[in-house]
Amino acid sequence: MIEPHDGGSPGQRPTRLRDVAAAAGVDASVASRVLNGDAQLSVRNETRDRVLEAAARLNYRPNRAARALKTARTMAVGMVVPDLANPAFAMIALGAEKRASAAGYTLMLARGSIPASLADLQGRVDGLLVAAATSETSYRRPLFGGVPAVLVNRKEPGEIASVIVDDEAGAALAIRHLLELGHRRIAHVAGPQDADTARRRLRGYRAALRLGGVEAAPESVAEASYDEAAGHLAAAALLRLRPRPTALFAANIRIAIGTLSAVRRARLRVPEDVSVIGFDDTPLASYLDPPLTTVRMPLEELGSVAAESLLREIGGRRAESVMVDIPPELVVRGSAAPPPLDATGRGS
Amino acid sequence: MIEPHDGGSPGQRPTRLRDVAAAAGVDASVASRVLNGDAQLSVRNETRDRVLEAAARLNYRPNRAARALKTARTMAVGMVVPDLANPAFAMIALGAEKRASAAGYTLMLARGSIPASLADLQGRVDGLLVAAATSETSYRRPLFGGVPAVLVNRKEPGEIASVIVDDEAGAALAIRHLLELGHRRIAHVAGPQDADTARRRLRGYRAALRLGGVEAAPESVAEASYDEAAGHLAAAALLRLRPRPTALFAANIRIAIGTLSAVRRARLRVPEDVSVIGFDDTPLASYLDPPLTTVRMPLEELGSVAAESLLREIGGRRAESVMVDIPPELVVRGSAAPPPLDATGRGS
DNA sequence: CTGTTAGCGCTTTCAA
DNA sequence: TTGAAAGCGCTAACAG
Repeated sequence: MIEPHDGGSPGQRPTRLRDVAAAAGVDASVASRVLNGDAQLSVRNETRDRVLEAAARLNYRPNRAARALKTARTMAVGMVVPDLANPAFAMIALGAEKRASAAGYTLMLARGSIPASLADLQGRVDGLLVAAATSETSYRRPLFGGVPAVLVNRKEPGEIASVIVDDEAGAALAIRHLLELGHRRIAHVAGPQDADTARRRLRGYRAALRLGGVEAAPESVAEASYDEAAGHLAAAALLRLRPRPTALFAANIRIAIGTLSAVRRARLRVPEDVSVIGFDDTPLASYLDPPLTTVRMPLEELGSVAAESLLREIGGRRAESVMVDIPPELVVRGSAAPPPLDATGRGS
Repeated sequence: MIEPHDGGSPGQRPTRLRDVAAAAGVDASVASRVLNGDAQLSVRNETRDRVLEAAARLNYRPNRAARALKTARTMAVGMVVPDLANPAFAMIALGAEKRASAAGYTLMLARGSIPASLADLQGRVDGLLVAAATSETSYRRPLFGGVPAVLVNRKEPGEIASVIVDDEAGAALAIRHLLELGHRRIAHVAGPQDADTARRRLRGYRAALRLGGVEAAPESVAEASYDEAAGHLAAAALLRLRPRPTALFAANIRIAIGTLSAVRRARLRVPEDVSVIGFDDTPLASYLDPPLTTVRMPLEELGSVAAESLLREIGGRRAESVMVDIPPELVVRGSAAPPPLDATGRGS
């Protein structure tokens, strides 16, 4: 008895291709071609069946490392995100995953900065979906060590293709709604300006205001990192402005949550005293208080288009930067209403 | 011209070990040992430096597939989660990532069910952190095809080691707080009972009530899947009970959010009319309205202990099931208060 | 229709 | 102190 009785599994060497071949009475190369469904191969049905049967019976799983070494492809793509806690990434990942798996690729997520994740994922994946921010000013190919990459939801100077959604239009949607509601003093709890999404949303905010004939005072924009705490702080500052803004446009969902809480903390009501519109629609949004009026971006589509582009790059055809052509949508819920009649801006 | 002019990078073959060796004027085996810091090897400093310099200059990156094939280890671990949108997983993953990377492993996340992810990750990782639910009734080793695995935040019959936190104690903490506040009609918006965490939280709820001398009516427990929508529905049903519960204990953060919204929808105030306590503390919780009183579980620690166990398993030493010994903490914020004085339970 | 052969890039044992 | 050789498990070109 060489195998200890308690644990068969650990000592059990996995079945190799040659074991299957031997069991089927054929050469390994034949087994390989049968198992991979090689169309070129003509093989007797009877032989094919023997191979298939042996593989099933022995529970054969091809050794991925060997295959990767031979074919120089891993059939996996990686996605690197800065922050797993942002639900928007979950939706992007979902879209990417569907598209990738339709093409036979596995999607794996890693959290972290670009250089760190690159070092980690290098050689484990055939390409990278990059949603992570970076302090780099230029995304040059060498950054990724020759690994095909596409930027998701961020556009940066450099040679890397990027896939984005129309953040400017999304922001404009929010502002236009506020304008139509009668607001004139609309402030923006902006995202971190080193993030390209934040810049584009800010731009959309400004452009829409201008188009509405409203002047955007510089002090009506406060910058925050993309989280609740920073959003809360920035919104609180905005609410101290006099005349006080009657509406706040938050640059993402986490900032929107912080913003709602800042309004309440200032003993103001949403939407009676101050309207709030968020950005990104996630399952959460309709369960906030009040249910958040927000801009729904086509995030799942974003993920899937990005995966598609990456697959192109992996296939050797250079992908172009695109903007997903599904237009953003305004989801009207309860957090935006006409400004108070007495909106003199003097505050309470 | 064989290389097309436009794309230098794609055509560039990566540097192999033998290139480095050649550049340094040594054999590949020597280069390998130098680069891997082989302690056995005695090598002239001058030679070592030549190798190191060549590797740096040529920007050498070892081929992971080749190495994995040779060593039969990938130096990566996978974590499979059912739902990227649950912020609790983000915290668990963070802890796991830190521990894994301290041991030189890369952590990769995959979303999905167990069989699907297993097929995808098989051969790409040396072990699996399994946070995904399943319909399987028994987690036997064969389920994972011999891949070392540890269950994270779920304990199941079977042979797979699991790491959990003390959900029962956490739930009891919440109930005890409510009891001390004077509540007697405490309902539970429970999680899906096919999830072991949900069962343990329910058990903690029941035990703490009993200990407080309060009888838990069967109808005061409503089951929901772990999301806002289901939590909302289940809580709404609970609020229709007569006498109406004065407090609601939600089985996770997403359910808590749905619960808050159900209370408001019923035109009741939190905490004046109904107290709500959640489970899991995430950045969100303090920015809800009202700020959520909740139970903080040591999730990051959970991730790190789980990673540690997995590393053990990978090392061939069987890991035991453990419960993280950091006790849960009650984070008192604004969503729980004494029951209304007129709590006759007749409703409004 | 099936088998032979070579080799992907690396690590590691053994010999010099 | 260094090199030679073998082989991990697979695929693919070629031969029969």
